[in-house]
Amino acid sequence: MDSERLAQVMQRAEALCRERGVRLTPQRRTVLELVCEAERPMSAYDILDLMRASVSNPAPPTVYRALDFLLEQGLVHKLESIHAFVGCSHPDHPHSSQFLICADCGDVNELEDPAIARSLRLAESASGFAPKRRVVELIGTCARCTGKDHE
Amino acid sequence: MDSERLAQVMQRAEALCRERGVRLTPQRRTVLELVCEAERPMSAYDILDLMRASVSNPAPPTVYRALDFLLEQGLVHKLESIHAFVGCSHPDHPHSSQFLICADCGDVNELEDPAIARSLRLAESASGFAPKRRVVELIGTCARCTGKDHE
DNA sequence: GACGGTTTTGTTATGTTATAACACAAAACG
DNA sequence: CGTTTTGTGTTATAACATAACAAAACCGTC
Repeated sequence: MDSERLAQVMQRAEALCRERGVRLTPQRRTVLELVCEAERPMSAYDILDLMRASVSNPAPPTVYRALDFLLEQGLVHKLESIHAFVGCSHPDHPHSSQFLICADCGDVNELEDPAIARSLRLAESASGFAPKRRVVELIGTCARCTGKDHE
Repeated sequence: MDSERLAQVMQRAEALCRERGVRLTPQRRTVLELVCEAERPMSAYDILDLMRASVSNPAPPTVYRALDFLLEQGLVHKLESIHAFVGCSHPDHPHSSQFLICADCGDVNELEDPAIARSLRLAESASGFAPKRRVVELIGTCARCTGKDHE
C-alpha cells in the first residue's frame, strides 16, 4: 500500500472509531499502520519485530491485544490458514470476505463475492446454523504466478 | 461414531490405500481410529495423549506425520479455525467440503454443498486463480444449541 | 482537581501448536 | 542379498497465543 492510500485508510479508521466511541490508541494505530504498510500478510511476531522501532521492548500481548481490537472493529482480517493478518480492503461496512492466497508469491486478494455470500447463507439457513464468523480462504496460485510458470 | 460405522470407515480406508499403493501403517491406522472415534474435533496433542495407551512415549512428530498422511489421502480434514482434526465423512471421492462448527457444543457438520462449490469455482476462474486447497469454515451456533437457548 | 470506576498497557510467565534435523529400522524391489 | 525408498524414534526448538496481575491512563462527576 502506498503512503497516500495508507493515509486515507488511517483517516478512515480514525473516523470509524470516533463514530463508534472506541479508542484508536497510539499502539493500535501503530499496529494498523504496520499491517497496512506491509505488502504481505504479517504474523503477529512479524509485527512485534517491527514495533521495536517505535515501542520499547514490546511483548506478544501488546500485539495480540491491538490485533484483537482491530479485528473487532473490522479494520484487519486474520488469515487462519497461514496464521497471519492483513489490513481490510473495505472497512466501511461489516462484511465477510473471501481470500485468495497465493502459495507462491504470498500475495493475498480480498474478495467480497455476492454469489459466494449467498450460497453460504443458503447453506446456513438450510442447516439452521447461525453463523458468527465465516472463514473462506482459497489457497493456490494467483494469475500472475501462473503466468510466470509458463516462462 | 459408533463402532460399527468405525469398522466400515477403517475398512474403506484400507481399501483406498491399497488401491492407491500407499501404506496405512499401524500408527496411521491408530491415529485415524482415534480421530474417527472421537465425537469432537481433536487437536494433535489430544490425539497424542490418547496414543499413550497404545504407543510407548509418542512424540509430536509421530502424530503430525500420521496426520499429514491422512490429510493427503483425504481421510481426515483439518479445521484451521480451531486447530483441530476430524475424520472425513465421505473419503471415497476427492472433494472440498465446508464445515459448520458450533462454538457452543463443539460439534462439526461437514457439508458438500454444490452451490458453494460452484460459486467458489466461478470466483476463482474470474480471478485466474488456480486453487490447491479450499478452507471454508462457518463458526457459529448449530440448530440444536439455538434450540437450547430458547429453553 | 480529587475521586472512583473503567479501559488500556506493561510485564512475566507459560500454554499450545508445529517442525527441523538426524539416526535408525522396516519395507519394497531389483 | 543389497540398495533404495519410506517410515519411525528422539531430541530439540520454532512459531503462535494467552493467563494473570500490577501499574498507568482515561473519563465522567462531584
